[in-house]
Amino acid sequence: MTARPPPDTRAGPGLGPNDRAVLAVLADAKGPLGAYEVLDQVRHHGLKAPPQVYRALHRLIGLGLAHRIESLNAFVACAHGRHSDAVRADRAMFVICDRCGAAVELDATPAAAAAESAATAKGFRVGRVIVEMKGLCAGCTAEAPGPG
Amino acid sequence: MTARPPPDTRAGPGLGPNDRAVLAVLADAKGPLGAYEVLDQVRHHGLKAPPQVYRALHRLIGLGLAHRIESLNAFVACAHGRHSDAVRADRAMFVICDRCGAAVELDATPAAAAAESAATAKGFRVGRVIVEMKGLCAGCTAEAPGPG
DNA sequence: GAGCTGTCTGTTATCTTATAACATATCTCT
DNA sequence: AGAGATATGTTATAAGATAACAGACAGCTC
Repeated sequence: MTARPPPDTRAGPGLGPNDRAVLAVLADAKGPLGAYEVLDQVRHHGLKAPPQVYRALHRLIGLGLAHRIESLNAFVACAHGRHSDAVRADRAMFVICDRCGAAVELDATPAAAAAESAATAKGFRVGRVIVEMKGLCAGCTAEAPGPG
Repeated sequence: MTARPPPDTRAGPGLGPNDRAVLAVLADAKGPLGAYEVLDQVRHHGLKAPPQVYRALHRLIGLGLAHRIESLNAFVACAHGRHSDAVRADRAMFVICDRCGAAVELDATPAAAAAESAATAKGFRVGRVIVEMKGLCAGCTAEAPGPG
């Protein structure tokens, strides 16, 4: 196995046309999209079947250009375009508004550190850390009735 | 609506036969079970269809007797039998071994506090907090090859 | 006890999410 | 051209979840 030059994992290029179409749809979306919603939006690009979308999503996630929101079985474009030193792709955290469906990406570093600390204390070696919160965003909190 | 006496939300009673069957299966399981795996295990109790299992699961989760692991689309019995003052049911955290499939429940309070702090700083009102970690458990770390 | 109401239960059908498996194309290096 | 790797297209199916309707049963009121 000769060490091939890696096919440019930088943001824009290095992606196939399917990847770019899927990423564009995610980036345009107002909130998280299910894989089949993405599929609907990329049909005019010629994509027709779920595996095409899922493959693109898996690649984008691998490159840190998109995230999967586990509690929604849905996907979003990464808010940073691409993760750099400060924020690791596997240390993103989401707050999800139950009312308007918005998902905001925040830096999970402090929360992930606390979680990881508890896990390593038990001898666990931590890979990915998933942190997701459900509740009401600022706008919906203002509009919605509620305690205090 | 007259205020009925609530049907005893304590651990044991207050549950229907289906709930108890499902809870027993989860409690016996070595790891998280998918809803259809639970269904297979409760067929000899007469349960035949997915909605029966899902209904029981939703009730158990509502009572804090079981948890849903979002990243696995699977379910576990609560490690505490039932949550008391110290550990809120919606503040449980799981570490999931990618190798042996074990899921260990830990107190998410510190991690959840850090996460919630970041969210409330953005004006978000937090309901449920989901913290899940993927990696290798102590046993599998010992056996598996790896850095370090 | 007839009738109402609410909860739990059973059952069918369907919807959503995700992947396996296989075929085809494309690119690069030699 | 031929070999190997990567990306893509396509069909079928697995896996997860719920909608919608029907029946059973308890407690209550009149």
